[in-house]
Amino acid sequence: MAEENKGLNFIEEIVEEDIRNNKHGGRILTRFPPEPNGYLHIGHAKSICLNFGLAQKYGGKTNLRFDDTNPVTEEVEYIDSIKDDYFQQIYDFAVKLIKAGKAYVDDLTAEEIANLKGTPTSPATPSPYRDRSVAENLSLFEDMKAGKFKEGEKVLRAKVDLASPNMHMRDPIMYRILFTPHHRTGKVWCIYPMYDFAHGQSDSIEGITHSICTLEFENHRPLYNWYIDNLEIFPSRQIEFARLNLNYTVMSKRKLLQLVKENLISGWDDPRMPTIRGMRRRGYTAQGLRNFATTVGIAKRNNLIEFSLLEHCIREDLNKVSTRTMVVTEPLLVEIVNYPKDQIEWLPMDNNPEMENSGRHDLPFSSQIFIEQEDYMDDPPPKFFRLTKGGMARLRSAYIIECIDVEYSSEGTPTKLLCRYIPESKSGQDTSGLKVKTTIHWVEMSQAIDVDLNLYDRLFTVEEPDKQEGDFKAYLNPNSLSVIKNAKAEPFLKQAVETGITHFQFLRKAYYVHDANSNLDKMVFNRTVELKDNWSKGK
RNA sequence: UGACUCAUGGUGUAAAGGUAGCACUACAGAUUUUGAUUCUGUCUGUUAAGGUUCGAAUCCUUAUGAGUCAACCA
Repeated sequence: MAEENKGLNFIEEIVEEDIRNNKHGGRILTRFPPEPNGYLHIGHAKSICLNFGLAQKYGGKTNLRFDDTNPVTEEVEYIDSIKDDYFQQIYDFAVKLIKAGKAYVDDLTAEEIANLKGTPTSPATPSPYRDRSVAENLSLFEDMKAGKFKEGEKVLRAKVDLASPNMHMRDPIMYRILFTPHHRTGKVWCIYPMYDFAHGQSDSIEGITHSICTLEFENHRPLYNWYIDNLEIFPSRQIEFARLNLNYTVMSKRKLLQLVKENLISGWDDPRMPTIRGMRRRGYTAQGLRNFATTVGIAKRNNLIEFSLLEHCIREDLNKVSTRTMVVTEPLLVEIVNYPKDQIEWLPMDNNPEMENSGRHDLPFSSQIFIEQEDYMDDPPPKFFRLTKGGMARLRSAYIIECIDVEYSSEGTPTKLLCRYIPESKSGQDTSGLKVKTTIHWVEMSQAIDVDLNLYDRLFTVEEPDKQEGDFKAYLNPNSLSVIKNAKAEPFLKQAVETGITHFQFLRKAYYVHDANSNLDKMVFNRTVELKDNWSKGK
């Protein structure tokens, strides 16, 4: 059984050791507690993958503590239960602590409590109410619950250690009075437990074996354990790991909210947002996001992940699954002078060479086609493989063409290429013997459909917008979105969308996703991520 | 200036006292009807100083740097 612990992250090591020691009978139960407010972002996605991944790997389960969607994992089968409320049980825990003389009702105001709390280097001063009798505390706490006091008038505090260098241990507040109705339980309760007296207790009630949270809760762990020890309840274990940070974006909900509220982006699902909704609308696949979550790893040190890693993981999946189509984003008209006018020929093209049995579709070809402006140059730099005056290139899935003349606008930019095609160079049955350096994409003119393209770039111009001087919003990238109207697409694109295909590779350009908010008469596509481009990089 | 935590190439993450590896990035090359994919190669690393040891990224000490904590937020 001496299997080496090769390449395990520190949480997996803990889990495997627990299993070896038969802790909790080898049972593994994690949990993911999405907050009911705000939206999930890629950091949550990492946490979801961690918790669900651990459960899956070690034959355990994961509790989704609040009812919410689970957009990344999509597989709901691992969800064991949706939490009902634990208010009564947590209340009973509080009573138990009071009876043990380990909790008391305090009449001090929030401000007074803060003033008596001391500093990290000097101990707290006891509240004058700290030594109330058990009977009095019990009665007052009942009155709190019964709604006999106003908000802020009384709180229940744990009697822990006023001299602790850990501020969380200086008699933390367990319950406060709030008359705001709860979204699920309504007005049944007017006292609510604080995070520290709710989260750990819920873990314990559910029998969570490994309660995984982010680093900022490290200082809470002694209190987490104190409550469990003194309540003598199921010993869930809190484990902290470093949250995900991505460069060129912000992750704090407060800042994301600002972007939404100030209309600096179109909403929580804006494809530039690091939210799960935004990323899905951007075209990031669930599998790609999972690739990313496992690739970034789990550790305790603060990190700043490069955006290029995310892009790599997304491309890795998209390369396998996306349907190839041809779309010309900035059209340049090409007339094939030796091809019969008014003739249309349908040529086959693979839907996805990376996927077996993905089939083919036909695309029209005629004497008038569009190519990409950037695929032609009058005076090409060295190593330019594409079309030049007098040069040749292959049209993907079609013929080799030779550029014999060019028409220009008054400003001197090319408006039309006059080309000759080589009839015996037809794709798949080429007997011409010609060798061309590259293959370019194109779209036939009469059958082309107009589509709009949203081109996205990084949201911020600096790696760590939070750490800049002044307002982080000053570092928003003004070019994070550019729109291309009326790009020319082959007709198959529309048929594909109509049959439910959403993820495409526009050949030689980028991966795009059909924007579900657009209608079929004028389709909109969002650029997910560009293809790697070693040519323009070298320029 | 108290407590807790962390420190390995440009980035992220492994190596549980015994060859510092993997991925991304960058660069070079091969293949290619996508300048994509795929494949091959190259560059770059244990924060510092002491100590223990035959041997230290790993253990100890100190220093340095970074993060978190003094809401009736989570």
